[in-house]
Amino acid sequence: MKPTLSTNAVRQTKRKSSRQSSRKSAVATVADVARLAQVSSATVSRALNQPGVVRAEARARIEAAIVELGYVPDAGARALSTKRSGTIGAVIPTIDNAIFAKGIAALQKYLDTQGYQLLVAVTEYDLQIESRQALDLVARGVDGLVFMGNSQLPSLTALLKRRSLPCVHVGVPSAVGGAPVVGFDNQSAAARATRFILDLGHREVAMLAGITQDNDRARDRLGGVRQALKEARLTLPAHRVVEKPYNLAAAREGLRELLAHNPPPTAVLCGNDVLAFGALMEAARQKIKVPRDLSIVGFDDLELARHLEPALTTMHVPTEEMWRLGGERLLAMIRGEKVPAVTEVEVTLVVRESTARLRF
Amino acid sequence: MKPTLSTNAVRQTKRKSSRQSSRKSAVATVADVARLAQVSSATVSRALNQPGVVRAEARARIEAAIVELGYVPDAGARALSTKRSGTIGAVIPTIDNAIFAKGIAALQKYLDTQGYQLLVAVTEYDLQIESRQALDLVARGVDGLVFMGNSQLPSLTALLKRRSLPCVHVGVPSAVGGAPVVGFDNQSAAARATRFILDLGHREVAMLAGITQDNDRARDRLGGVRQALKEARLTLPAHRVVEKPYNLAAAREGLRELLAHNPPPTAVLCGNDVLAFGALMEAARQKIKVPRDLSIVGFDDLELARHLEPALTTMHVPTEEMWRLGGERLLAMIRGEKVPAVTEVEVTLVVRESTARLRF
DNA sequence: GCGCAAAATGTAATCGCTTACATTTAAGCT
DNA sequence: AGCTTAAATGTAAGCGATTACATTTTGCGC
Repeated sequence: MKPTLSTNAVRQTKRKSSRQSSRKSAVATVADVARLAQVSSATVSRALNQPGVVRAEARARIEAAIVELGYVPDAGARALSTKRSGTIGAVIPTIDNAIFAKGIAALQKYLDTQGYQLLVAVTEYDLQIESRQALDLVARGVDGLVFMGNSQLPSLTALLKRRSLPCVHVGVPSAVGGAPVVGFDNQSAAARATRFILDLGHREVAMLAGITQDNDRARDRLGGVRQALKEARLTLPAHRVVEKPYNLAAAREGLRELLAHNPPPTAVLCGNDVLAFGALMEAARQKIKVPRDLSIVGFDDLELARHLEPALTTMHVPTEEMWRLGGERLLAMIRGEKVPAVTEVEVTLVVRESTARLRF
Repeated sequence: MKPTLSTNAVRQTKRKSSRQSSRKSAVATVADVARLAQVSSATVSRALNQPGVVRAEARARIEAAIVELGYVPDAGARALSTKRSGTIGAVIPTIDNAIFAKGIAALQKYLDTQGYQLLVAVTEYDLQIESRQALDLVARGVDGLVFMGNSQLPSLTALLKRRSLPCVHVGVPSAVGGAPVVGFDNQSAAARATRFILDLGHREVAMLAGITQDNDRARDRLGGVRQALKEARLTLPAHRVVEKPYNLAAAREGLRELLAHNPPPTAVLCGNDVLAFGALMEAARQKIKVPRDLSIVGFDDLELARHLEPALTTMHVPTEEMWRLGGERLLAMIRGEKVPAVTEVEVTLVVRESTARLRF
C-alpha cells in the first residue's frame, strides 16, 4: 500500500507541475475558462452551444475569459462526446483539374452556409487509394460522404453500409448500394455529342478519351461515342481511339497519334475539355484550321471553353449546381429526411466555334 | 436512496438496451475488438500502434476481430489522447486556380508519404475568413499550418504563437511573427520581368494586375513593375494599370480597358498566367497580333503557358517544389528541429513567344 | 415575506483511445 | 528445478468536451 500511495503522489505531482510550468503557453480548456470566469465547465459549454440559457452576466465573464486565454474548443473532443463532427468528406480523383476544383469549391461554399466543414480526399483515379482515403475520412468522423462517380470497392461499400454513413454520388446517373446520386448519364450525353458530329456530315470520327481504367465516367463517355457510331452503322476502330491522362501534353500527343493514321479523322470527340484544349493547341501548332479542317468537341464546359480561339463546342455540365445539390441531398439524409434516389441535372451541348459541317 | 438506485437502474438499462438493439449496426470500438479477440483494450491499441510488442498469435486474433467488426479507429479520440492528430492544415485563397491546386496537390502528396493528412481551408482572399478558417483548423487539432502568403490578422498570429503551433508561409520572402518561409520575392521577380520588357525597347508598358486588396503577392508584383519603371525613369499612370480578379472574363475586360487609352500599351505585364491567358485570348479576338503588336508577360508558368499559341513568356515559379519544401520545413519544426527562417526558391523568366522587341 | 415553479448552474458520467504502471507469462541460465 | 530478467498483457486514469440529473437561484403571485 505504501508504495502505491507514494507513486501515486509522485504521479500527481508530476502532472500538476507540468501543468504549472506550461501555464502560460498551455492550450486552454473549458476547465480553464470555467475557473477564470468562476463558473462550472458545464456553464461554459452551454454558453458556447446554447447561449440563451446562460445569464448575460455569466456569459460576459465567460467570453472575456475565452478571449483572455485564447481558448479554442477541441473539435475532436466535442465530436467524441456528441457523435457528430459537423464535417463532410468529399472523395475526388484529383484536385488538379478545374472541373473538380470548381465542384469542390461549390460544395464547400454550400456546406459553409450550413455550418459544415468539408474534408477533401483525392484518389488519383485509383480504387485502392479511394478506399484508403474514404476510410480515413470515416476515421476522422465525417457525418457523411460525397463521392465523385460510383466505382467503389465492395469492401468500402460494405463498411459504409454497416456504419449506415450517409453517402451521395455525384456526376453519375445511378448508384452502387442504393446511395442517392446527383448527376447525369455520361454515355447518353457523349452519344448526343457524337450524333451532333455525325449530323454535320462527319464520318471519320475519332475519340481522344481519358484513361478508362478505374474511371466510370471516362468509360461511359467512350461508350457513348461507340454507341452513337454503332447506331449510325459506323465503328470506332482501334486507331481511332486513344486514351490519355488529363493534361495538355498528353492531349497533344493524343491528337498527333490520331492524326497519324490515314485517312485522318475530320472530327475528334474529347473525353473532357482539358483534352479538347490540348487538341486545339496541337492543331494550332500544326496549322490545322479548326473547325475548317478538323472539328473538335469537348466535355464539361470549363470556363476556358468559351474564351478559346476558336471557342470550344462542348457538353455543358452544371458542375456547381451538381455539387451543391449533392451537398443538399447529403445534409437532408443526415437530418434523416428521405431523398430521391436519383436527381438528374441537365447537360446540354453548347455549340460554339470548334465544330463545322464537313467540307467536301 | 431507493429513487436514486431505481433511476440509475433505468438509465443503465436504457443504455444497455440501446447498445443491444444497435449491436449489428453499432460502430465497433477497441473494447468490442478486445472482447471478440479475448484480449484487453490496451493490447488492441498496441497491436495497432506498435505491432511489434504483441505476440503474433494475439495479433492475428485482433486483426480478425477488426475485420469481422469493421472496426475503424476514431481519429478524434486518438488525437484527444495523444495530443497529436497527424494532420496538417493548409490555408489558401482559393482552390479554383491551377497554381494553388497544383501546390496543394504537391503538398498533399508529400505529406502522405510522411503519414500526415492534409486539411485544406480557403479564404477567398479575405483576411477575416482566413482567421476563421485557420481557427477552425486549429480547433480540428492540426499539428501545423501552411499558409499561402503572409498577410494575416494580428489576432490570428497571436493565437498561433500562444499555442506555439508550427507554421510556415509559402510563396513569400519574409514572414510575420518569425515563422519560417519558403518562397521568393514577388516584387523583385516582377521587376525583373519588367526590365526584360524595357530591354526589348518597350516604353508604353501597362500592368494587368490581380486584386491587391488583402493580397500581398498581387501587391508586391504590382510594386515590382512600378519599381523597375521608376528605375528607368518611367511611371505607371493610373490608366496603365487595372486590377482584376483572376478569371478569364475579367482579364479580357482588363485588356480592353488598357487598350482603350491612347497611345495603347505595347507591352502588358500580367499579375499571373490566368490574367495573361485571358489577355492573350482577348488579343486574339481583336486580331491584335501577339507579339508583333503587343507583348504579353505572365507570372507563375502554369502548365498551359507553354502550350498556348503563342506560347506565353512568363515568370516560372517552382510551385510543386515550393509547397513540398514548405511541408518538409513544417514537419521538421513539428519534430522539434531547427529550420532556416527563409528558404528561397528560384524563379526564372521563361522567354517564349508572347514577347518581342518593340517595332518602330 | 413565503412558497413554488422556472431558470440557472453545478456535479459527474461518458464518448473511444492511449499509456504509465502493475501484473502475469515466458525465456534464459546455472 | 529455481531464480532472474525480459516480454506480454492487463488495469485504470486521463485527454476535453457534452449532458442527464441534481441542486441552487431567481422571480413572481399573494
